[in-house]
Amino acid sequence: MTSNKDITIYDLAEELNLSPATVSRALKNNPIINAETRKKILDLAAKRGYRSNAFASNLRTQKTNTIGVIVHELNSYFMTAVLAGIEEVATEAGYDILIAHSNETVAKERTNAHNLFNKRVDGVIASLAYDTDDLTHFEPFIKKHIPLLFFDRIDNSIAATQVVIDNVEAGYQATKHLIQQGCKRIVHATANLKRNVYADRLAGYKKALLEHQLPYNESLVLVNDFKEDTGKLIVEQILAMKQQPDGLFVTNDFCSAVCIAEFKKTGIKVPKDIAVVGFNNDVVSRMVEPNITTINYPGKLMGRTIAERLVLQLKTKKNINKQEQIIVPSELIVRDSSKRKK
Amino acid sequence: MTSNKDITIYDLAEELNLSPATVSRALKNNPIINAETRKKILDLAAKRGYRSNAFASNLRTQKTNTIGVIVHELNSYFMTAVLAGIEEVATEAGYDILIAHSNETVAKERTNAHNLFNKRVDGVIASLAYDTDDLTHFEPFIKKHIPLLFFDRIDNSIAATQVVIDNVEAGYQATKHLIQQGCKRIVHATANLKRNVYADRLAGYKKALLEHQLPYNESLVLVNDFKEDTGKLIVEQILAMKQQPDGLFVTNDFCSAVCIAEFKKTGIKVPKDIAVVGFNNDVVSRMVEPNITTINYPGKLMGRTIAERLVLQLKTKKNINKQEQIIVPSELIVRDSSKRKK
DNA sequence: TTCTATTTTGTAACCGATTGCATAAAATAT
DNA sequence: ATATTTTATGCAATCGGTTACAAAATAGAA
Repeated sequence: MTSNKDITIYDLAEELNLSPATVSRALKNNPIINAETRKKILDLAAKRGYRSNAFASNLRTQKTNTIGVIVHELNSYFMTAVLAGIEEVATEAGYDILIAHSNETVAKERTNAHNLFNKRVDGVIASLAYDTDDLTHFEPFIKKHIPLLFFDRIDNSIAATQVVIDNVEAGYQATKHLIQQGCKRIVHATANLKRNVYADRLAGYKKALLEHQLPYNESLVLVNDFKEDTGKLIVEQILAMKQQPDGLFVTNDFCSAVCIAEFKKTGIKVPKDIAVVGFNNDVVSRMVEPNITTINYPGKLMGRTIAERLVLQLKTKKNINKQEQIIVPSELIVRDSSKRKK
Repeated sequence: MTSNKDITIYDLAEELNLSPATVSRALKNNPIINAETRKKILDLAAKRGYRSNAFASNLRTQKTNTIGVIVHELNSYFMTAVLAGIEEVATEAGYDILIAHSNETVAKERTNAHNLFNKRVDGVIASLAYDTDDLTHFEPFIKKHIPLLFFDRIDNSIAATQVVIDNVEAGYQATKHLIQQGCKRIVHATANLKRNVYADRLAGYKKALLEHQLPYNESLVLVNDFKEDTGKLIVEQILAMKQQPDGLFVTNDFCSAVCIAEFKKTGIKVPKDIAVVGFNNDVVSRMVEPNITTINYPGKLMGRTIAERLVLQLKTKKNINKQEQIIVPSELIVRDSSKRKK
């Protein structure tokens, strides 16, 4: 026989012979309310199972205390870590988070952006989808001065706080490592060069080649999207080359794992015949044989960093939607897939 | 110089010399409004960039058109597929979804449940965390007749619609397959037997043994949680056995992949020395060598099925929180990790 | 033409929390 | 005892959309 109706501040006010205003203030720990009165109110609220009606509150205050997060995928340890980081900071600051995933398509990213806008989130954190080329769907946030921040997959055409790793440096380190292992002919398997992450890693690849007097050969740069069997395709592309490469830098661990499996099938030895470096330090990189050399980057830290930034903007109303870039550290993790020297 | 203020129905009403009521009705395509009037209103709304204020609407209607989803993890293809399925159905029915992940802990699951309750979602879909033992945090939904449905990880102590696979059958098929491949001594590596999925698979394992006159040996059932290096632990446990097994049924693909890698390291051949079957048909099962025999189950279908159920309950107000079980199909996928016969 | 039925629009209360301003009560100062 | 602060509480408007009910406008019937 539990009543199906929610308790409101009016119910509490009536029962205690107080005004709703006093109850409201007490519930928000407004110091103007007498300590005894507040206690009575809080006690009764607990006893009656009162819960604040967020709609009424949001309607009145024009705030939702909610942060929207648009990610391009969900099923990776990296992204899970980022979300965990965002959540920690957001929760502590009193914000809820609302997760939307674009599944790597602009179309869904657009829908997500509109949804979050309509849900009137107080701020947005996003990582762009694979094929996002125009960012007009983010403009409504800018227009209304709603903080919009990007991480990892960013785009400079929109002024915003960005949290990234130094992808040029990461690409450089990966390539340099292969060169140091004696590789002379390194294939770079990557994806949509419109995305900063891939473009920058390519730049790093080029830089390392140049620095070590190796020629840059465009035919060694393979651009594909990272679908489930892109690895197979890459190995096919490699096998079709007149001159076989001795190094492979793939900007994705999953894909590099598939490549390694394919190499094995065709009798090519990793790292002896070809040394392989992946990207992301995904669990899979520690799961296949040989373990994959990769670039690690700190998802949780990225999440925490960007959320802290956002919370700061929300509190201070300063630096909202201003171009600003924060770089978090990344590092090369050397494992067996690339070790050719002692 | 865009105005920073939102357009409301009052603004539209004033501009068209109509009442807010008429505007409201027109925007909801209420047929009682004259077609011409409606068109005028919709056109102006579009022109002025009107967007409905969900808080006002929710406050008045006491509905949020939002479905809460609590999952125990995010980073698997299975879960991503489930979410995609839920999203498809929910979107079509006009509901938004709100994703919360418990990260396998009751503590977060509780927080999530409270959050969703406070956000006043219209319905909840959940899959239990690893260590959830009491379900009191779900009671508020039941009390308020808010539809609560479970998938995959369920618990019968709470009356609800459940969407599952037949885990007994799946465990049975996996084990039977190993037996048919000639295995006589099969280790079953699984997790918390309080969770239906693990308990049922164990039941299926037992059933298959019994049916083939193989003894059930409790020491062959290894219960661990599935952390990143549980696979190593399992292999250690196996190596420590006085009599080595010739079959291994792990209820998790990730873990079975690690096991296979470990076996390789110690010189044990898969499937020759030990045949391995995993569970879930995760991408990783197709990525390691040998490919892993596994149980496939249709995440998207599960997601669609449970969301359809929920939407039906919301529309009809019938069968809310009544015990009801729906079984979606699952199947054994045979790959190299278990093939020992021709 | 008058009356009834139908269609269309308007009025106003309501959902529940918040908050500027007013007021009352208590404490302190004169 | 009276005036002035200080402290505590209440009043009432507000946020924006929804909807029961009333009213007006139009169409159709007698």
